[in-house]
Parts: sequence; structure tokens; C-alpha cells
Amino acid sequence: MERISKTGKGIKSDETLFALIETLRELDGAGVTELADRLDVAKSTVHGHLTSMREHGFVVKRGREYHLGLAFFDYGQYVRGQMGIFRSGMQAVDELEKATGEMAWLITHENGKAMYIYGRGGQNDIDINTILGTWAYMHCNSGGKAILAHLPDEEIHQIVDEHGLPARTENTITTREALFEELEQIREQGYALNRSEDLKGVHAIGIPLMFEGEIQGALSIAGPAHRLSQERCEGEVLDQLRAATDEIELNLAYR
Amino acid sequence: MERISKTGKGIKSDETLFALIETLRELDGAGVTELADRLDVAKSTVHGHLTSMREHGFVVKRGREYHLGLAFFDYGQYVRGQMGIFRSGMQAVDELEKATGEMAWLITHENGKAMYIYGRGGQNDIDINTILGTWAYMHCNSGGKAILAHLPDEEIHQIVDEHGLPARTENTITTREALFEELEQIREQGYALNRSEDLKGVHAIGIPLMFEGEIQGALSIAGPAHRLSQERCEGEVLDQLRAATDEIELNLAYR
DNA sequence: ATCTTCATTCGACAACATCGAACGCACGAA
DNA sequence: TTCGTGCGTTCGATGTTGTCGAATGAAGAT
Repeated sequence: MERISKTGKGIKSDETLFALIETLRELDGAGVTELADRLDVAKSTVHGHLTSMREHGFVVKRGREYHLGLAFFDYGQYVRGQMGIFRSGMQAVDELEKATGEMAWLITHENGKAMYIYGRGGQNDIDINTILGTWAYMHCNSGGKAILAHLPDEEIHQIVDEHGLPARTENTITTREALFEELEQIREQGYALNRSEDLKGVHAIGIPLMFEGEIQGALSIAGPAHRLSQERCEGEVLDQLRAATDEIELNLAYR
Repeated sequence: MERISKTGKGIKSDETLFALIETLRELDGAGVTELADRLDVAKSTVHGHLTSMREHGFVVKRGREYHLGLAFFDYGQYVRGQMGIFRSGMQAVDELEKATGEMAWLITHENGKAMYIYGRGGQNDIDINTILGTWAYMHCNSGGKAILAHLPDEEIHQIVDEHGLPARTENTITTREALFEELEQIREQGYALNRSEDLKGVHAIGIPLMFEGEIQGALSIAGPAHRLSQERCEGEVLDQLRAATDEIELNLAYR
């Protein structure tokens, strides 16, 4: 397994540790031997790292298998709770879901990818928790595009360099030219649409959340194409999104 | 700062890494110099670890400060999603909240502490998300006691050795004798009560969740003492909890 | 502009992460 | 029951590499 850092600047032993964490996730838990084989390191090395992690709750031993521990959930909740956008935006998401009956999401970005940090299900039969905390490409996501549109051009190029513009459906934007054109339009109109660019049959509209001139994240409404037409998005839903945005940006200011 | 592992078995460099993570949380983000001073290591050492973490999304740099990254939230959601009790119990918690109008919680334990892994607010004005993912003592928590009651005696002693029985209110159980008496009663009656043992004015009732003879966690209902009397707990609420438990244990079996 | 205060880089050295072999424990087969 | 296999764990030797401190850059502040 390849486990060297890209730049070579970091600490090698940490790299092994993170590879262990990653592998434990991929395998949904594993034993020392299996991990050592997979990462091509000595069993004793694996055992040492696991012992350290165990003392800090990042790993638990169940029988002879090691699993990632609840410390991750603890830290995860902390990290989310620290985000101003989360604290100021939760209530708005709740209200939006009620008003529209569709899925409402709060989205941020880190390292060129978008993440769903809070959401409500609407009248859809989807389990919010399977989406919460997962990474998404920014170029085929309404919230992601709304964020991208407010990043400096240089950063956008970096992101495309790193993650590419993979086609998720036939509607996905796959060229830089098309992307920059779209982002220009998004800046002009103040919102981003997603017409089945990520998942077939799913439409969405996203609106940027700014604070002190910086993009903080985005708010989005998503739903089945038949119910969430472009007309509805750009009409009633957009109005509700704009109201919610104002509320959030006000919250961000007065705290 | 003390940073050596208790047993001395683990890896020292990992210990530094975890100390960094912990400190970044305590300080809500910090710079290299501040971290190096606090942990009493060279700046270059801190910088090396931060670089490694950054490459894996566990840390982000905002200006000159480093902050814990969303990778924690990602992993945290994964860890919770892996728990059978979570997947099988969410719906029951939703239903319980609706039926009782009180807070409903799903609780697990790891390393002698209880953690809230899913909850609903009831008609209370409390923000669920500030409690979600936090650790709690088991001896002064209805769910915690329900779990403790089904652990082997030896393990209970270990837990008390490690975490003690700190008094949170005047009602908290603070001696081993009283604790074991209480646990015996809990085993007999099949549920655990919390009469302001953790927070003044807050009552709760917890019920163990078993699967394949092993304790998996607990379900609990909590609310203000004036509304959640002992009579109500042991009457209507207990019935609803028992029904929910059956549902969850059935879900755990057929998946 | 100058000074200060950071983050970052670099080379040298000894600490310690890594390895592999040996141990001991648990489980299943005979 | 006994043996054998497969696993997690321990241990000492080795040289890789984590750590240090000084030097360098890059920003802010005065």
C-alpha cells in the first residue's frame, strides 16, 4: 500500500497512523495481522499504534478486532459545533424544510470539497444521517457551486487540478470553460441551480452564505425533479432561501 | 505538560500527535508557537505533525492558526453509523419523543463512560446538538446505570476505579455499596431511574438494550422533574420505553 | 522604513519507531 | 482430552527518522 505523503514534509510515523485509521474504516474493523499485511508493516508496529490510539479512545477492541472509537464522534461534534455557520444556520434549515417540504442543507467546504454539515429530510423518504458528514464534489452540487463562485479564480483552478471535474450524470459540468461561465452567472444572479448534475432526477438550488466579505458556506434545497422544477426554484423557493440567508448572516454578525 | 502514556506501551510520537489534537480543541485553534510552548516541544516538531494532519484533513489552517478539520466530523458520522444500536434505534427515539413530549436519548458506552449518540428534544427548549457526542458519567445517568447493571461486576469495579463516583448533585450515588444495591434493583425491575442525580430538577428513566445476551446501550427519557414524576416514569413512560425496546431489539436481530 | 513576531526550513544527532523472532493464548479438529 | 493452528502480544537489536535549535522568511505593528 502506498503510504508516503505527497510533499514528503510530514512525519512518516503519523502517515502510518492515518493509514491505519483509514484502513480500519474501509474494513469496518480489523485485526492486527490483517492490518499489518495490508499496510506492509510489522505486526508489532501496528500493535504499537493501536495501543496509543486505544488509550485516547480513537480505537476500541472488540474481541480480537479493533474498531474506530467514539472519540471520533466526540471530536466530530466539536468541530461542527465550532462552525459559526452551523450554530447560526440550524434554525433556518429547520424553517426552510417546513416551508418548502423539501430537503434543506447547510454546506461548507474544506480542501476543495463540500460537506453536508446539517440537514432536514423534507417529505422525502431519505435518511439524512447517511448523507450528513460526507464529502461531495463542488462542481456538481448547488451549494458547492455557490461556494466556488465566491472563491478566487486561482483557488478554483487549484481545486479543479486536484479533484478534476468527473461526470456524475450527463448534465455534469466537465470543462473549465463551462464551469467558469456557470460561476459567472451564479455571481450575477446570486444563486446556483443543480439540474440533475449529480444525481439523475434530483434538482437543487443553492445560495451562498457570506460573512465579512468571505464565503462561509451555502444553504440549499434539494428534491425530486418533478416537484422541484426550475420555475419553483427560482420563484417561491428562492424567496424563502433569501429570507433564510438574511437571517443567518444577521445571526453571524450578532453573537 | 504531561504527555507520557500510562502504560508506556504505545508510541511516543503518537502521544505528541494526540496531545496536539487535544490542545487544538481546548484552545479552539492555535498557532505553531503557542502549541510548542504549551506542549514543551520544538516548533519544528509541532509543524511536522500539523503538516501530516493537514494532508489528511484532520487539521486546517486559517490564517496563521491551525484548527481541527472536518475529517473528524466525517469519521465521527461513520463511527456512529456503524453502531447497530444507532441504525436500529433512531426511529424508536423519534417515536418516543412524539409519544412522550420529552427528550428521548440513545446511549452507548465505551471505556467506562456513556455517550449520547442520538436524541430528540421533546418540548424542551434545549439544543440537542450541544449534548450529542458528549461523554457522561455512568453512575448518575439513567441510561448509564441501565448499562452498568448489565456489565460484569469486575468491569464495574474497574470503571469506578478509573472514573470514581463524583457527586454531581446531593442525590448522586457516591459509594460502591449504594451503587451495587441500586444496580441490583435495576436488574430486578428492568429499568433505571435518575432523580436529579446528575442535574438538579432533571428526572429520567433508562432501559437497557440487549442483543445476543450482551448489553448494547440504553434508551432513556429525560425531562423536568415537575413534569416527569416518578409515577409517570414508572407508568405510561415505562410502557412506551418497553415497546420501543422490543422494536429495537427486533431490528437488531433482523438486519 | 524598522522592529517584532510569527511560521517555516534545514542539518545534526540521539532517540525511538520499526522489524522479526519468540511467546502465549484461544479456538477448532481429531 | 490433546494437539495444532492462528492470532495478539512482548522483547531486544538496529538504523531510520522524529526531534531539536538555529537560521531563514514572511507578515504585522510601531
